[in-house]
Amino acid sequence: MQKNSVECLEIIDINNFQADLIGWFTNEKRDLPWRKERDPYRIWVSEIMLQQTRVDTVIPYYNNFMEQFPTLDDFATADEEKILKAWEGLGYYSRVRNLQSACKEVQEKYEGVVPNTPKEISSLKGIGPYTAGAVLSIAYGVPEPAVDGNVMRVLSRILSIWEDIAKPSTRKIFEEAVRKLISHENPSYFNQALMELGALICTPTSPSCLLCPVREHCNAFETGTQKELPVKTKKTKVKDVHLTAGILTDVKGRILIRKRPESGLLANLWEFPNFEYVTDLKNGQGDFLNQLMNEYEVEAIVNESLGSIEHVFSHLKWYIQIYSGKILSEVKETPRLKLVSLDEMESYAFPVSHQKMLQQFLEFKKDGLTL
DNA sequence: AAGCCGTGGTA
DNA sequence: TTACCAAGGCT
Repeated sequence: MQKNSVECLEIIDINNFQADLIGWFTNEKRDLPWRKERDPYRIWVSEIMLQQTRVDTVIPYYNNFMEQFPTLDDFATADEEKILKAWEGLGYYSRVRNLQSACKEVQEKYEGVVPNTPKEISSLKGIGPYTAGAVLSIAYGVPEPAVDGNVMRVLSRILSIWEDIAKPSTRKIFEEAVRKLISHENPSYFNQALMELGALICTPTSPSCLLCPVREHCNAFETGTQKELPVKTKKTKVKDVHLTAGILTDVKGRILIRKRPESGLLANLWEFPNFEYVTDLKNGQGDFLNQLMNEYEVEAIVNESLGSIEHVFSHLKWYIQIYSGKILSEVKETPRLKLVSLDEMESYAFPVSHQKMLQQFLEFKKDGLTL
């Protein structure tokens, strides 16, 4: 089909393109909380939250986060339990731990001022090529590209770029293009406008080309190829993982919870004890009780399963068989193994899958069933 | 390069 | 229901 890269830029008039794009954004941009801000820390937080996450989802989290941690210093010095709780339900939890680690580094190395050079800001944990460009351009007015999924979709259409955007190396092609296109008078609006256009007009499945402020500059609109772009290969299917899990109470009615490992999936979040099983589910009960004894030296009895839940992640799917039961032995509590009341549980961050489990347990209890 | 890392919305 | 999508980064 078409060639990509530099010669594509000759098909559009850069100055008029910038003016049409930025003019549209100035009039039509959404009123979002982080667009009232110039504090680099606040812009930074919004960009981390927005990674792979919808605007509507982020808004309430952002507002709550800024109430709890108004300044970089407030956030950098907060307990990890607190920051995970503030992130509970947002997903990709390493984002918030990396963000705090990076904020601490800003305190120590940069006297609390977010650095404004590509080299320095890119060295901070959790700041990759996109976020570096976004913070630099939006907070500091530095003309750096901020190439996300929106920008690749929009520019693949405008410039007729047929490279597979699922390939990591493809991003560089778009960064080169943005370096040539970006407004040096207003890099902040230019970058945000490309993303806003992708979110509101130049959408994945059915772009509103007739409403597009830059359709005169768009090669895909001219040739009718907007539905074929961008080219994106699809990913493989997720892996199935089967788990048994127990909501176990002691004689005082406290519930046993444990903290997940420091790295990997849902790192450092709290959960109900659960174990992977490979055999068929015929003896899920016994399987669960054996592993509970082996790993935690806790003896318990459990009922017939009170049900199951399924939970899909980006790369795997959990099938959790849920049991409720009573703890018969003494529990040695540790920093990663606790007995807590329902009220106390409110201050711990749980994965959504385990929140769903608790819901089901409470329904089950409400129906008057024992154990 | 490709797999790991969450969740909720939508066609 | 399945599959894909949404302001990515790390290893």
